[in-house]
Amino acid sequence: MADPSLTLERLFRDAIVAAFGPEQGAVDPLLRPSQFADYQVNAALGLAKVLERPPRQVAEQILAGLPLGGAIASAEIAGPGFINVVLSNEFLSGAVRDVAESGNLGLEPTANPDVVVIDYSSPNVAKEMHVGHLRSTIIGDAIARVLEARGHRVIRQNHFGDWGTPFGMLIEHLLDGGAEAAEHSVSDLNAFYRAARAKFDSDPQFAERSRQRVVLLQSGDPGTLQMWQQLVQASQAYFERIYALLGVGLRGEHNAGESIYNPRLAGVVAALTEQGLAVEDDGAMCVFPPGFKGRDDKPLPLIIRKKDGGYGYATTDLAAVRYRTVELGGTRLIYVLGSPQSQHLQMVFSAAALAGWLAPPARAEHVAFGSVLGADGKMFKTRDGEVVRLVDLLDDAVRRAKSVVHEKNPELSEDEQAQIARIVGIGAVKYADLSSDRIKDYVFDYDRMLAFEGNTAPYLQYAHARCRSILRKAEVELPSASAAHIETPEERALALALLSFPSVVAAVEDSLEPHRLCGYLFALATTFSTFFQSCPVLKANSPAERDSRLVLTDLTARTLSAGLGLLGIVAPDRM
RNA sequence: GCGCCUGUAGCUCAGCUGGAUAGAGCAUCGGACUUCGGAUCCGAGGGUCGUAGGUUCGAAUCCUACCGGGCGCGCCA
Repeated sequence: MADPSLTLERLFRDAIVAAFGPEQGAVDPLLRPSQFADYQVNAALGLAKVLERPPRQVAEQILAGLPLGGAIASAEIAGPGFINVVLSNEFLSGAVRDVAESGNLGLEPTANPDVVVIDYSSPNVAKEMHVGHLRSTIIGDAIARVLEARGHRVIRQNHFGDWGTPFGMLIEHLLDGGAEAAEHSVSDLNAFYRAARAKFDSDPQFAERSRQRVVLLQSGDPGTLQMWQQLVQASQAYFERIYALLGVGLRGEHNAGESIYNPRLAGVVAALTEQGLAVEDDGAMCVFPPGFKGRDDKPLPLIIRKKDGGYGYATTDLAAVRYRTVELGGTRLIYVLGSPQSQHLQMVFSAAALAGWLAPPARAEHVAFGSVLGADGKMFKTRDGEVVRLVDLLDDAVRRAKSVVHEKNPELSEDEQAQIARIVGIGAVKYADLSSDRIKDYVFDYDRMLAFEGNTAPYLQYAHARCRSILRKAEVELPSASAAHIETPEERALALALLSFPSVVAAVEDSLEPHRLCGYLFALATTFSTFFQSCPVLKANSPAERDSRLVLTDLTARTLSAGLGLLGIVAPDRM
């Protein structure tokens, strides 16, 4: 029980019961960080209304049942009925020692593990990855890491767009160009796709061949399947190179493209029809989940079988829900998709629930995110109005990071500079994406994300490297955790920050909002900087004080490194 | 037309699910032991929280209406 807030919550819950009886046992003490103390408890104000008594009097009664002298150094009533709580140095010191020797930074596995099935990244085969995929990939990866750290079983699903009508034209184009086109498809996917599209639009004969090819593909024609496979494999190899560059934990084993649901689609329609959930409408089979209306107040359909007998994405998405709960045993389905798909997903969830494929405790969540904007505040594009290739964007970030690293630290070897540039450049891109509330759009700006000031990855990486540097310079074995003694205000602030790491990770686990972790890490880094400024470590007044501060420095480094790690960002030892 | 998201300092963003005087970073201005990594730290100025009502001890946060921006809304994914 390293996190002081857990101890305090328990103590205050007990005190509330002691004061007002077990019927108030469920009352939340409303423990919050405070600018006036270490924490403040706000429960008295709410209780006052229920009990019809003056708030300050209620607060006094709570305090009467509170044991002093242990964790709590002081607890005082302030203002209308707030209780300001200050922890004792002994308690803080003990908590820091516990965490420092625990090896897991206070992160305990959850008592209620889920089988999490998380759908993210999901690029389209035979199409270039672009900024649109950046957010899903980065956010999904961070969330997967956080949930794993909390002890959930996490199943990653890369829901590739590897099926459907475009593959008719892509295969025909591949056939027209032969092997040369296959090579081409890997080196410049955008051009390959555009060329196929152009032919499809301008050449009716080609368009007809393409439609025939789709039929062949869906009916399982071996020759067609082989060509399709060729396209898929080339793309997957390409994506994996990007994932490696990004440091994202997606591998072949996580591939779960739309095609895997092909054999399951007919069953989905059959099941929904049998249950009476699907009805025919204008020649198509539709499910009308309640509560969704379109223009003219007409109910909105999920079209699960088109007029021509084909299946669209709604059917695939329903098959995926069914697969993830029934076959994979998922209890928490997570979809990391842009916010425009919100309504569609809600309809899918609703229909799946009606069909019994999404029943408690299983539930589904849409982790929605906004767009990446350019400096002009519009959708991020190149000067020619083209979508930005993800590789170009990442290469650019690494290149810029390299010139910064070269300028700031020229004595590092060329190899080291290159390696650090990659860590810093990629980290900057990821952190910029993760550090603001994901539902909002954000402006992509190399200069700001690579700045060493402010809430950026380089600043955090620098703070970590500085800690490591001190530990190197100490030229002694790291003192044992028992050396930790918290005394000064700066040490107290740092200790409080370090100890709240687990509760922040838990908050992200719950909200699926990585920016909370970013905000925490930034606050931790600035708190450390303040500590570092006024509390000499290597030049401390006594060996005991030095050892204590070395423990704090080491714990800060480990927390920064682990926190960044949960975001998928590497913290180098020097930079 | 209906629905979802969004509006906080000059700029970029937080605000822990209703708590005290709304906070950071850039930028601006002023400082710091002749640097345990100054790639740092301390301080100052800067706000009708889009607008108007409402709910209550208390609202940036919840409710309603309006204004401005973005995105969806039947056989594409």
